[in-house]
Amino acid sequence: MPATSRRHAIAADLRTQITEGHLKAGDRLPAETQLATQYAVSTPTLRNALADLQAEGLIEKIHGKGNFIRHPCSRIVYVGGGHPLAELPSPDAPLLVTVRTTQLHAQGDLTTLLKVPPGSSLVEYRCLSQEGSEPRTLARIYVPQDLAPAHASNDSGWTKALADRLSACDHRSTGIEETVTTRRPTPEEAALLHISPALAVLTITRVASDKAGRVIEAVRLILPGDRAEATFTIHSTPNEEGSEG
Amino acid sequence: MPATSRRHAIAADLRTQITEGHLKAGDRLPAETQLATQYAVSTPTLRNALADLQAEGLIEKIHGKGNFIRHPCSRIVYVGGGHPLAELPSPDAPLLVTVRTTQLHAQGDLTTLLKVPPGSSLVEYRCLSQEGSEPRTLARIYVPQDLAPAHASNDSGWTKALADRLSACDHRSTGIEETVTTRRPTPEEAALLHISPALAVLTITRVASDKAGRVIEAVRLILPGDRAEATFTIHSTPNEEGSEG
DNA sequence: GAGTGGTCTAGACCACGAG
DNA sequence: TCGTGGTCTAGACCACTCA
Repeated sequence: MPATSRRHAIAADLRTQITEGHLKAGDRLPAETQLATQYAVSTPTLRNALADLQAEGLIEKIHGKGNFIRHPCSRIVYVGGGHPLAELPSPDAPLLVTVRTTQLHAQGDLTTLLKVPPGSSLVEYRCLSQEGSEPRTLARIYVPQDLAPAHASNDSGWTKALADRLSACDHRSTGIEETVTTRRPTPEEAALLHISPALAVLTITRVASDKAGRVIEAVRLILPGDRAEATFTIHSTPNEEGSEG
Repeated sequence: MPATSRRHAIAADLRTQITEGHLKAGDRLPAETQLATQYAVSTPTLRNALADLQAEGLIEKIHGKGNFIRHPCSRIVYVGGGHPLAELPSPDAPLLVTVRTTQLHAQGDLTTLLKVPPGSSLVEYRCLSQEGSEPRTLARIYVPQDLAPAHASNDSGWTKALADRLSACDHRSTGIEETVTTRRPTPEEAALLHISPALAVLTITRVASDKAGRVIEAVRLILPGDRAEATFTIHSTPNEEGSEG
């Protein structure tokens, strides 16, 4: 019953060839017309099968060049729970982070997220981290204008500046709320993260507030759904549990 | 550039008609052949456009009947952080939960998840909760055989039994780890949750351990990605922060 | 220009649901 | 039986990449 359609059969065949190593990471698949004749199907059917693999993150389609086996996932682990910086495990290649700083005025979602009136001045840091040439994560950090450091974000000092500010926030914050959802990426996100528009992303929204309840930072993390996970660990201390019966 | 393809244009047109209320929830769309002539495209192109809407959770395709506008999402909120039972906000319709109890032996993922040797006796509770006739969440709860309550899971008493066991676990547990990922649903999950196979699900894996480090419960939650979110809130207590300089 | 993937057509045939 | 969606065909034409 599951293999009723040819597209599923073809996708399953290619999938096992990939996962079992008969097709290596980085390799190019035969041309779609060739694969179509090989599987004795028409090109649309063959392409539908490839679309499934693309949505699973197994292959990457590049217009004019071919279909390529994606490199096996080096998993991205977001560790929640209010750590000063959400740490990622040591990657195989050096991490490269490009930051784009933008000043903007609150509108739409941002007003409710940051609990500020529409039009408030904000600073957005868009951080795209790459492992070698592979994009890993996309983060948008929003900070009220008056809390943002007044530094020219040069490549060398941005990490330190961000870390300083974040640790300062952490010391002041009394509450951190993290929300995890999933959705399909916007075309821009798909392009930046180098993923298929059909591959869902994991979004993590992290809001930190200070003692007065003011939001001092909001982070929107966009992670490719095929290689990302978020973990939240708590060590319950029975003494603090004054809960209901 | 974004609206190059007809399928996107058609999908966008229908999307606005749905979100703006010109097409009401529960309504049936015109037949695909009719829509195809209406938009002056071939049936495959029209169907591709509908596939996009289906993957977004906006419409539901029912073979032999038609395409229907899905009811607007009543959001499912999973509250993490080790609460005895992850609570959901009050639904519009009464919640109906069906539980299927299965005894099985650990293998594959379950051995690493529960930290038990392969072949260990486990009890699986598959809980499908519905809001009226709409499926909401799918949970698989795994408990070591010797920790499972020896009750015949009848419909009336299951909730109490589960709650009792869970709260007991909570008092004993020293650690709860919750992991959130996203992926495409299995065909079974898509059928149970009544969602498109192309619509990603949010998966939450929750593992509770006792003081000795033994896993006393593992929960796999499957939530439809278009209407679910998981939140984790912490209130940092500065005294406990003995962190770096 | 040669080779590749991206989109689309105008049908055909099958499977499902309801009368 | 009829109308519906599900799958597939055998091409056509366009857009992109690279030499």
